Amino acid sequence: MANVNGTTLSSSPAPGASASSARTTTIAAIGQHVDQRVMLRGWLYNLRASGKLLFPIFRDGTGTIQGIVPKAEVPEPVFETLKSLTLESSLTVTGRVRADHRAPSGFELDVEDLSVIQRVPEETPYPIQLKEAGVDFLMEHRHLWIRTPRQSAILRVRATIMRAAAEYFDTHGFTRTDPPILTPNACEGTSELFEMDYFDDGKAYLTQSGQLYMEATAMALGRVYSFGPTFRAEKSKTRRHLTEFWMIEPEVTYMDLDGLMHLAECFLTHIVRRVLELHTPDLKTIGKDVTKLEAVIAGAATEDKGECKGAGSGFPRLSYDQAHAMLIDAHQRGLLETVHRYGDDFGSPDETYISSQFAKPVMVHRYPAEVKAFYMQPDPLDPSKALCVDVLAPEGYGEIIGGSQRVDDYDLLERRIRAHNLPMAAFQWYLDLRRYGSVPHSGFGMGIERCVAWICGLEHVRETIPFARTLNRIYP
RNA sequence: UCCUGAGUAGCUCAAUGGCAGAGCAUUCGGCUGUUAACCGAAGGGUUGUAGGUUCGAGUCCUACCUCAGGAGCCA
Repeated sequence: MANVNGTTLSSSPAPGASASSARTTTIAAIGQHVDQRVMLRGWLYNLRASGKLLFPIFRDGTGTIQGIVPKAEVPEPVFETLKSLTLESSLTVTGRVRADHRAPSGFELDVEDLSVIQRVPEETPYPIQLKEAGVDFLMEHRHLWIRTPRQSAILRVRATIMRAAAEYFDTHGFTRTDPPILTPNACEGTSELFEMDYFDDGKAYLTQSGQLYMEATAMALGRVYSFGPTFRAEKSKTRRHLTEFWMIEPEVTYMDLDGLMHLAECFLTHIVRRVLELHTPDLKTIGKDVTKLEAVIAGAATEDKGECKGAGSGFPRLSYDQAHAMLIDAHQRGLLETVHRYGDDFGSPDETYISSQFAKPVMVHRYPAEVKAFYMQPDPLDPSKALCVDVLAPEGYGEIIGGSQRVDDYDLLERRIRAHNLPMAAFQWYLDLRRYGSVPHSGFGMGIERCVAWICGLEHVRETIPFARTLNRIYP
């Protein structure tokens, strides 16, 4: 056995039972090896002792399993080494897999041999305890916190959400086109941007959305999406905000607002379905009630091909006016403290109330144009409204998707840019898209972290990304 | 930026203005089925910082620092 600086402890393995004959596997796949000898490569997660019987718990990145080490049945060095081994020391362990009803996972490992790869020194014990800890302490030790079963499960679900999101577009005729991270100006002219020097050309900014560039690639390729990090220097300190977050943004030519809402519905349905298919055990570890996710996709047709027909789950759709009426009613019944003023955007408590009325994500469309971005197409039936949609996640997780049909008329877009006091020169390329073969088109952006927080049922988006960047933290 | 709250042992938290404490973690000892095991013992403190009130301040007052939750803004 090749070790870095450890030693193989078994002194005289029985013929045919040496460590080398054990098959290397993972804890996640341990159920396929019942009554077989296996080798696991991982870390010591916890250790309980009861006299001459040790109960180490091993983890290997795919799960945890308890080992059983009776003093009388293993070589002396194996027992003594493990008895005093420090938590999170790395090791390989060989043993026999046994199904056991007393084990939470259903399986235990009868340890036969052990090799320590690196022993955590007693002077610097592993700082993350199994007991409760505070947010600041955990975030200061985020590089270690992610080793815990719950955090690992969240990161696995995040990976599946990201894969499912890209997979949906990849299988529906979309081409992934990556917009630049460094941009010369604000896309929307509103959010606070991270600024940096850019050689002799002055300032550059970290992107807050790739949308305008996606409109350009959509005109080239028809259906496109981008998937990458975005940055906002807003001084927001809430459970829904990060300064660096990941966004997936589709943009589609010849698509109107209704088509966009249908796309968003099919897209979210696909993501939730995938997570339920692959991560029910992880969701249990995280503590999420899966029946709430099953309710989201209830009634949806099975996997659609290409055009997404009939694959929607029937997400409720509310116009801004309908949502406003709902909020007024809620205020009169004493369910909301503040009264919503017609024409204003919805606040967080408003969004929470609206989403709490439904088991599925809610699509609120046609907001007053005044509170929305300059590039949104006015509703021809009521030009004071914008052809836009916000998708509000259930259980108060807030807006996870924001999208709209875009202005496709050159003159109107130019007036909008001027009215918003945006630098006309910087938008010449964007105006070109309306000068050379403009067509109706729509797109949306979904924040991955809010989606993960919703699907996993987390208190805060900081747990949805390996290393969260927030207003007060950029370490580790 | 504003509002609210919290800073005490490595961690989580107690302590009426009157001796600085517990659980966990660490170290030592005990226990052959433990499930964040349990039992016994030991070590571990400039109570966020700087002032002030008081015979006496972890506790009251002022300023600052750090963190958390919320608002606004947003995904």
